[in-house]
Amino acid sequence: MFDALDPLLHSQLRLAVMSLLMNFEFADFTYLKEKTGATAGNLSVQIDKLEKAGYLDIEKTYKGKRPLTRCHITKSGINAFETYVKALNSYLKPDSPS
Amino acid sequence: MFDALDPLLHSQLRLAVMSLLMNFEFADFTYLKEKTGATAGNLSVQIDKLEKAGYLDIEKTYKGKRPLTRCHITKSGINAFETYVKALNSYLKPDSPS
DNA sequence: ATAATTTGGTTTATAAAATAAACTTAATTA
DNA sequence: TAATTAAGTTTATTTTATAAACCAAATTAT
Repeated sequence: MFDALDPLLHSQLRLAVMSLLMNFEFADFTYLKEKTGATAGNLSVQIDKLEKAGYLDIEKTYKGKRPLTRCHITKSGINAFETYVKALNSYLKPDSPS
Repeated sequence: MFDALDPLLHSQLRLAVMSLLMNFEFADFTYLKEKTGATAGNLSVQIDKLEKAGYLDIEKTYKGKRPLTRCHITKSGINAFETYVKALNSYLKPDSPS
């Protein structure tokens, strides 16, 4: 009846991050922070979780002398996002009684 | 960019309950339990939260001699569900970069 | 008759999550 | 050289989600 919702994606901030990465493939920490409106701390924690799940890669480099954290979605992340969207539809489109 | 997601609805079990109630208007506790696969305890807690938010009414009666808990969605609940679905779409349909 | 099981829940305890606050390090500006 | 800003990370706190334990009454088995 209802598909399970991947708990890693069923989180407002992590979903927003993944949604952005579905668009761009690459996004910097500060860009994600601006677009999502998250605090830096929260964003840091949540992208770490997504990385540990293998949904995105975090690349730490430098922009000139300042640190630059760049994220990009993985194949597995794309797959998870698409699966999550499908699962969600079982909740959003209530259909005929069984 | 991203609309806020009503935290009361952004929960797998509560969303499933509301989704069912969007179909039926009325549903018994045991029916919701079967359809969602939730434990009784969890379901009890979650429908209480939905009731406190005014998203559904809980009517406690009897079916013969056994207790019968019947839920039905309120106007406010329908509205919240629809608003939630719209908000979610801002996450699910990644569109053109700003 | 009474003991065990089932039904239909509620209450309580625990584990996990989300989030913000505090902190760090280095660069820049006053 | 002192203060501020940038770019994060770590830690602490508050909520949540969830299951486990419990309860009362009805039903079934012995």
